[in-house]
Amino acid sequence: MIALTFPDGAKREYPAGISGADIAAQISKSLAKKAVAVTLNGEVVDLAEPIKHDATFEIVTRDDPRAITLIRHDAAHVLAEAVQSIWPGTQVTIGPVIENGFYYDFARNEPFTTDDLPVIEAKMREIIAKDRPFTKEVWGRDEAKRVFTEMGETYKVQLVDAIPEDQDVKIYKQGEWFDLCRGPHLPSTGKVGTAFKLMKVAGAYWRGDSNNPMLTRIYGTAWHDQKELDEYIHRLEEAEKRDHRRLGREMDLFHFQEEAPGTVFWHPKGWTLFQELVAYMRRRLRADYKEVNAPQVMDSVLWETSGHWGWYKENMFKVQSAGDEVRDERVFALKPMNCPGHVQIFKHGLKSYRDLPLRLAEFGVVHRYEPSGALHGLMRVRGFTQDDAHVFCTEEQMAEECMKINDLILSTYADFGFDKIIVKLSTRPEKRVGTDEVWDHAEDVMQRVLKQIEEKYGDRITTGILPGEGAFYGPKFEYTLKDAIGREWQCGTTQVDFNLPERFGAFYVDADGQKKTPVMIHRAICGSMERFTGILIEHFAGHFPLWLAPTQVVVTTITSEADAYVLDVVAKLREAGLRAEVDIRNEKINLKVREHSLAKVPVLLVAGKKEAAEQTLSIRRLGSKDQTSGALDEVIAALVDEAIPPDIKHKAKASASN
RNA sequence: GCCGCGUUAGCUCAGAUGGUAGAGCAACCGCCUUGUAAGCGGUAGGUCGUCCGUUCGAUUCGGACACGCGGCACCA
Repeated sequence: MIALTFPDGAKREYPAGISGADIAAQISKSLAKKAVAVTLNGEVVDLAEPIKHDATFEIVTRDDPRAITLIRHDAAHVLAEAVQSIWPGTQVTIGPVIENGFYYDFARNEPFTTDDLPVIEAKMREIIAKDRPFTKEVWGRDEAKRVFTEMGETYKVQLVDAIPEDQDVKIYKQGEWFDLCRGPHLPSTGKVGTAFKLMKVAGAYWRGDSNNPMLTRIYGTAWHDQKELDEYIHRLEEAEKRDHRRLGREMDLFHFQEEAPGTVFWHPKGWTLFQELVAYMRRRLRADYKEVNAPQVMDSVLWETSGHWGWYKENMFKVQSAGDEVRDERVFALKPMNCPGHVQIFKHGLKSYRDLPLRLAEFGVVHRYEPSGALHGLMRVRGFTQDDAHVFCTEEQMAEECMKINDLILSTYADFGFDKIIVKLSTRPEKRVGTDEVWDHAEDVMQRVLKQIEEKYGDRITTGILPGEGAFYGPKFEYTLKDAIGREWQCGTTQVDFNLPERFGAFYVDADGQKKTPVMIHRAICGSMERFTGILIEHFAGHFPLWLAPTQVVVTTITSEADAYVLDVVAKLREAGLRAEVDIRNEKINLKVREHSLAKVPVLLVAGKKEAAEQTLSIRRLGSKDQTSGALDEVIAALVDEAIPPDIKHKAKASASN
């Protein structure tokens, strides 16, 4: 006999080998019908699996959130069966569950096209309608390999080989069709339901390695019911509406063109936004950092010293004179990062321990030859501006500097409304420089800082460790923020570096008169200003807070009788420092409201004959259908106050409370 | 870089078994003086991504390239 503990705490005894299905049937007919799996000690297992040991036990019904993984996983199996029945000879590989859905990778000489998707989907619905049971079998390793070899499923043979010796080779059958799979599964294909959809076809490397052959991947999404599926499709559509590339065009912020792949043409409005962002960062740096600017084009010997010329060359732009005649034997390169430049500045003139920590910041424009397939709007470009800084300090100062950077990063994100941050510590990778002692020490320090961060910001952040993900020259913190619709963006980074200062022979004179190599901390907050701008566009869906909005206010007329008044209002707004535009076109107010709303102007001030006479304004906020009205001076004062950037507001508050 | 798809007016998109193209919005010009998300009329606008090939003839078919899109790999 075995004892199972139910969610309500009740403990019951059953003969060993009883299945979840049996237990559900004993409890009630309806439960037996709804049950799709059980959990044993929290782990989801097949309904038919014989239970052999004491455990906490729970029945998982199809509506259970935990069932969604099974639905998606089974949908992947059904997809694979459908594809093989339509195109025999197609090899199956893997088909895992992913966020919001599933995929399956196929090896086939002919590629799939999007036109194939409805055909496959129809076949899947047939298979699901047949409602055949999923049954598990455990095969011998050699038998499995023999069967898959005979079937021509060479990838499956490789997968069998990859299963650790101590694990069973499990086969799940759904009628005739079967697949190597670790499970668990629903009781039958019918339980997959109809709330699924094949989304797209794509290429993907076998085992995620670009040296391997490329397979064809079919992505699908699957949900408990149609309502969830519809909601998901709706969410995708909403996300598409806030795509920064689309808003960039609609709001006239920037464009790309083929002569400059991966580099941005900023239009006046986009550049205003960008500059507002830079101005904000600059203010945040004023207290602790010294801003510098290092050359864009430098001799490649510098990159040889830094090591980039060896391992990063493929990603660098070479710069030469364009004439036929070689004017200079030397090879120059566009900088792909700012660190070597900052080390040169550090090295210029003797540094004392009294100069440390020395924090050099630069809004450095870097160019990297990113693979063509990686380019993506503002998010991944070949030329971009980093809010970069390098802190030169002693080992003793390292922890405090990391914490200081952390505070700066988190408070910056908070100012943009990002309040869910993930901080991850990446530790030593396999390929690295420096002794184990140095790494031990550095990681120890970083661990302690991470603890401190947790204690200080526990409610706002989640933390984690990424083993082996550190830079080759030192461990790092990575800061990932979540935007308004839950997507994650890795932006900030703090990396300690024991390598570069030494390579360049940078040193400071310590209190004892000895030359010492400083520790260098690389750090960025936004990462790439271009990308951060893109993230903000999507985060706010173009509805920027007043301080960031490229055009903050449009003042417009109802009749031309108010023209003079409105021109005066705009002059006053500009005088007060607001980015205000005037619209005295001879158009209906309906049209003007529509146009400025579509342009996502936060505040629309409207004046007709009445307002002009009374020196008032009608105020319409973006996203609101109503208007308020106010006296001219008061309206301006309120807008001026609202347009104060958050950092300045905090400061004013702090000094007021002192 | 790899796999697949795409590129037609400023934008969104239609179109022809191969005979040099069309709509809506925007633009421009008029009329309308307007009260909070499209007033009315008219005009103009295109080397159908680039190059090469097939063809009497190519925007349409084929190829290469460029750029883009969706993934994969990459993001030091």
